[in-house]
Amino acid sequence: MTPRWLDDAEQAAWRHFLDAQIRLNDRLDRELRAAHDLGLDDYEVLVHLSEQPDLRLRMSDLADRLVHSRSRLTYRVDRMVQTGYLTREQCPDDKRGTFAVITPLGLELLATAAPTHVDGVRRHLTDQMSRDEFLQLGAVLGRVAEQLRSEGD
Amino acid sequence: MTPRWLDDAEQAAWRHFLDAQIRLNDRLDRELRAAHDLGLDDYEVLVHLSEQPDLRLRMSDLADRLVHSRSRLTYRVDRMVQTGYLTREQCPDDKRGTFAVITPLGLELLATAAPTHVDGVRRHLTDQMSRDEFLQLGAVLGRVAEQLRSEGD
DNA sequence: GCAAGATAGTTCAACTCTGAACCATCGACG
DNA sequence: CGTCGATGGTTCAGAGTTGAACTATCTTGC
Repeated sequence: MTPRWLDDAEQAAWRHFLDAQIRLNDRLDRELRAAHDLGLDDYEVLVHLSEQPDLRLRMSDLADRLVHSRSRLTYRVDRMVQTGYLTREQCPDDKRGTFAVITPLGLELLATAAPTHVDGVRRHLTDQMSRDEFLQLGAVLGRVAEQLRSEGD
Repeated sequence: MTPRWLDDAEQAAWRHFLDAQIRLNDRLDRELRAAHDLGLDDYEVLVHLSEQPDLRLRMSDLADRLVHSRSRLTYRVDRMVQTGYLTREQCPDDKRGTFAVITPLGLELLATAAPTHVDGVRRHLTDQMSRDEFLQLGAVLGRVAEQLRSEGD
């Protein structure tokens, strides 16, 4: 491999990216936990399911969207079923398949927690930049995510 | 809390940010592990220590930089001492204190692994945008990180 | 100097994640 | 149709993380 090094400015940018990412996740997770006893990972599960018209997603599909391993999702859904935020339902078309389904209680929790979460995103992220800067950042990182998604491992 | 919602464009940008972040970490971690049997977390430890003139950092200081809990860092350093990449040294000024110190073997591993890592950052991140876009992104996220760093919990 | 509280780091038990092994079902091909 | 590789999901054992409790040392203020 011929190394294509990062120059100083690029290296600083990369460090900032890493640092902002980890600190932002950490902060949003703590704030959400403090306010609603809900971790960011569980929050993301609720978001994805709530956006489906039928409030459900196949386990594998959900795992892929969250970029979680299958077994990680199995355990996470187990816990969220225990707490009543989700249920599992058998897939009628494919007897191997399972749906994770968000319950009314899950939807209620999401509705309660969302303002806290959004407010955190505002205060910690978007308030630090102009709207254009934020949309620009989203556009650029959308390309990055898309490329990573398209190249399967 | 008066919710200041994200409009559709902002919401998409936020989703892209989350998605790029998690997928990029996942990919870089896997590539580094595959090539050098080294996780991204351990890599970051090596980077931080190697940048110090005396190749060492106090445990708490290192934990703060990595945004890891103290106990998480204790265990991580334990493992890296086992594998020979780090040693612990007593702090002479403060008998409570411990330094984590990178060994020659650790430096060697870092030197071997760095090209893989940098190449991954290039391919997956910076090749998807112009240099200016990347530096702009770094500048903006630098502000975000700085603000998060300055507000203690 | 010395008590009281703060700080550094480790340890503990509980919880979470990992990747491989596993079982069931599906789909394609002969 | 029946076999065989692929896919969906769970389970298992081992590794990693968490936050609270703990020990030792430091610092402050009297």
